[in-house]
Amino acid sequence: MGNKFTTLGKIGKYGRFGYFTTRRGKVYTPTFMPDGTRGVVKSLLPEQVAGTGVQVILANTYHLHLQPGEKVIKKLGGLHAFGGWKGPILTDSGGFQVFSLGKFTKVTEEGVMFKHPITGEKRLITPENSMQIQLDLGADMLVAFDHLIGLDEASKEDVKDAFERTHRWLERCTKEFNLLTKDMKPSDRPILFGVVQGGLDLELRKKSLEIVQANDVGGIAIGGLSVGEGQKAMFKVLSALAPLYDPGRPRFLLGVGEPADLRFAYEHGIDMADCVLPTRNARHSTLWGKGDKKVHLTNAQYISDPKVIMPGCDCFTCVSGYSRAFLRHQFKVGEPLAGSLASIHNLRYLERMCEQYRVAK
RNA sequence: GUGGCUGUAGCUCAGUUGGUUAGAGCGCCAGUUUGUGGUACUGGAUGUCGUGGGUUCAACUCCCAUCAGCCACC
Repeated sequence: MGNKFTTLGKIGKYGRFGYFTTRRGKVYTPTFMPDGTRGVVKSLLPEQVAGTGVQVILANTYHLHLQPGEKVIKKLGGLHAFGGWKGPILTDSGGFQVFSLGKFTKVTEEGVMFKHPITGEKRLITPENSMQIQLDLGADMLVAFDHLIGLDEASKEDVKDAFERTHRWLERCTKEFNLLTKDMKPSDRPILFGVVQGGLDLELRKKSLEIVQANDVGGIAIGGLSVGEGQKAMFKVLSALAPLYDPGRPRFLLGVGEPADLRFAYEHGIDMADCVLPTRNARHSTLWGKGDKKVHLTNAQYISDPKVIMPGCDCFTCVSGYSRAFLRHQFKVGEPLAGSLASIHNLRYLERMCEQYRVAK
């Protein structure tokens, strides 16, 4: 584990800013990582993504495994050569799909069986082949294959069950990961993140963190939040974990992208987060304005509004002077450029927030 | 001029043998989206049923007249 986290300063009582090193360079935290599920951040060139201040992008194991397949990508030199992103890439484990695509999947101790959505054939993802796939994709950071369940309908036993399975799978992941990377130089090894589960049960959460941190993993990921439990419940879990993190490893909150949620996370020890929200919202014409206020650009009130999305914003779209009226029109007629320009704004909105945290106060 | 067809929401049209507050798609308006199966999803507004009469307990539906558009024929 040559990726010790270096703390440069504090954010409140439990937060911090600093950096850690991946095989593709340093990552300054706190940071937000947009999701590029299929290997690219939708509708944006790598240069445009980097231009917003993004350092790391996330790609999805499940989707790339199905299409075009990790072997194809490996043959072409990995995700970096394939998609042109030069910075670090983090791959999700596929575990989230157990949750979000639950109707088509079956969880066993071995792994997760699911139907290929295109061909209909049965496929199995296990902790072992999740590691294999992520390494084939060329990820600089990997996430252990975990078991996440919905919180609303989950019974206590289900939560406990998923919690325990996640830890058993973590051991299999680390074992496989170490086997597959044993011949790499330490500086060439990617970082494996173990995932903390436990639902909304604070004792389970704490226990899970303890177990994950006792494992041979380079990073700590917090999973199973922002899945409908409500902000209060999520904050409770983050607060409970805040004093317990190992200072030497980066902490990654999975799937959170609402600005207020991110602030709370960064102020409670989280270093990095990913989410589809900024880019998905942007493609659906919902942008962040001053004070996190949502701007629905397709609203009639903007029909001839000459102002930029957020006056004073330093994103490419606002600095270039694209008016709300122009963007509204392009959204209305389905022009993809609108989604691109809006994505740039929303990403910059979050990255600027991160940058403001990285200054000593 | 004669004959025929059409006229229902902003647009394209459904509206069964006349029967309760006239529907759809698109558009419009508003909202949702948290480890992306998404140009996705949810909800909402809108009509003097061309106009004027008549028949009937009841007419978008039947009858008459009239206006408008289209087609055919002299």
